[in-house]
Amino acid sequence: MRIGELAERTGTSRRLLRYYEEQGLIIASRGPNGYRDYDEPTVDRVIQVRGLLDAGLPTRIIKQILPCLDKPRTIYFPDATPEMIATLEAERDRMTRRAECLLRNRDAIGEYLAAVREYDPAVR
Amino acid sequence: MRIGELAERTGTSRRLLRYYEEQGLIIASRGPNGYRDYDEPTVDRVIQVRGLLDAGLPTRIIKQILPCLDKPRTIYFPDATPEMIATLEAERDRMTRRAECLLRNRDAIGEYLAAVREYDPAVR
DNA sequence: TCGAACCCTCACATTGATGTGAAGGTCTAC
DNA sequence: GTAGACCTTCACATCAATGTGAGGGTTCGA
Repeated sequence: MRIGELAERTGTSRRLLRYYEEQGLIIASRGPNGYRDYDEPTVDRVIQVRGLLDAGLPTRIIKQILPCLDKPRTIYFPDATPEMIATLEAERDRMTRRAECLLRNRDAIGEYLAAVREYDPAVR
Repeated sequence: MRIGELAERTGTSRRLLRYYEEQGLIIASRGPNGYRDYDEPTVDRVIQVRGLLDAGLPTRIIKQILPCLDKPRTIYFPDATPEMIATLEAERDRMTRRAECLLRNRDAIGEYLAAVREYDPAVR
């Protein structure tokens, strides 16, 4: 598919799709006219990239962890250098802390909302 | 305490502490000489702000949700407008999705690491 | 009283994720 | 063949979170 369709299906601007490609997060083959040509799995990949970006990860990190996240579990060991492993472990731990922080504060918001509703049931 | 001590205790640059104040995330009283003067709870607040920022929330949102997160559960209802409630609900849901995305991908990284270790136990 | 180590404000620089638009090539339908 | 809707690259703009430094005041200990 071309960039317009991918943009529409992922809710992402064309500009950003080109940016993600520039950052090595997605790849596109090119037609004889120079147009980008995306395959079907790219849709999911873009959605995943968006999710990770929204979760606060920079493209630099996303690029590093993406190879581990491919669906058909095709683990690529050749490039599993010790540095890579260490990076992944560190990032995994950071993600855990991030998620905990989010959930903790989310729960606090939930408690607040519950208290407000009890105080004034008209709110909702 | 003054800004230097707060910076050291929270691992945050003075510049950023002033920025957070400018954004309304923390408050400081002023000494007669104009120096900022922080109280003890500000330490925790700064750490919490850092956590939320790291989790990907913008200062704009953090500022909105902070009042709900105060420790002594002092719920302030006066400003609980319907818009505010809606914002909080939306943000709470976004935080849930963010956390889910993080945990999902974190687990994928974990699986990858486990697979790598099985393949080559020398890696740790 | 002097220097070191603080503090202040102001302002410009940078980085990453984006938006926007210009200048131009391609494809399709009429 | 021409218009409209695509696509290309390039470049400049913006926004939030930061860094950095200038120019200047305050505090404190030797």
